[in-house]
Amino acid sequence: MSTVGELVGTAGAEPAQGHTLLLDDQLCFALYAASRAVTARYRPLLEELGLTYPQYLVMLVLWEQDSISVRDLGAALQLESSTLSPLLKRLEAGGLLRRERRPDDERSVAIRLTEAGARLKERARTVPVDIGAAMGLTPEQHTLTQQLLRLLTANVSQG
Amino acid sequence: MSTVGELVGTAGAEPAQGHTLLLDDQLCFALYAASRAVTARYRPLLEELGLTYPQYLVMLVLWEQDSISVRDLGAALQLESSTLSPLLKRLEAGGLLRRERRPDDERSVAIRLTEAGARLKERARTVPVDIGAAMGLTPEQHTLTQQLLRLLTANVSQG
DNA sequence: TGCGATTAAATCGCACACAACTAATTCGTA
DNA sequence: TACGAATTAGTTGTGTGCGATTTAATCGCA
Repeated sequence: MSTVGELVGTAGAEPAQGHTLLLDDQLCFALYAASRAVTARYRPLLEELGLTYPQYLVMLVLWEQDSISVRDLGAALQLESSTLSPLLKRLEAGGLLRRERRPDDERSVAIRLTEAGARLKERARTVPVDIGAAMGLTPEQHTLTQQLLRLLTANVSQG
Repeated sequence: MSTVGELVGTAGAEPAQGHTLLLDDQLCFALYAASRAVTARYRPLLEELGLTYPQYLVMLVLWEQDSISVRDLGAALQLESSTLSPLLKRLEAGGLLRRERRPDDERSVAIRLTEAGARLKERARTVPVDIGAAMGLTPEQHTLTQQLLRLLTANVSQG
């Protein structure tokens, strides 16, 4: 099974949206299992960088936009400050970033990469490539999955 | 955006599989965000049943097949005993199930629903329907997403 | 200008998740 | 049949996630 066409073609073979209580009918379970499987696949790669998976996501945001508030980081990753605060503390302890209160608004905390944090980006470059290969999806399947997941997230987030 | 055709049609508008370090390029993040968003959507529904999301998944398995070993439960849900053991202890404390060593193999523990656990199934019937509605996918999109996620999980689980 | 409402992080409590390890039991085979 | 290997749960330690609350700072409006 390798093309979208083949996937669509087999769709009729199973009852769509069973609304039953069977585990294998639940899209939620497919999602939950896939998410943990992908995270597990990342684990050994990220271990070499000294990062967990959520920490890696934080670093992705910082490599893209340095000096960001905890608030905006939370908005980007859809995580609460109760999750981010201790996570950022660990990254700071690991020497990858610094947290400083903003002078113009002392409520806000700016997250800035250290030199080590910025340097780590180079070592991380191969990670998306390796994971992409492990996922084994065609470019078409990859894009389609991403779009379906975004649609699902948008609908579920408040519809 | 509502049909698979429309999704496929727009696929060419974005670079497929960027292999970059941009957060929004990462399929893994779409997956991670979608999984948490769906779980969050379940939360209020399951709270009425006194269940967390992973507890709900365990109950789904038990409603389908009562008297199952921790091992087989872990195989069905892809969870380690280190996750299941305390979770099952909480469900037992809540009176939904019992754990008993199997007489024929004392290493194994059989999980059995109590009367209350079995009764809860009726109150849970509407959950998949409500979630299905909140997901807002067409039957075709629903099935396609499930198939893509299964393919992804299979590939990533050891390729 | 003052003061209640709002906002931003952090803290606390609880429940996963998983690696590494332990304890008990059973298996397999020499 | 004895004994080392394998299997099954459970325990421990670390790191998320999130709701509820707390603390500090800023805002907004009378």
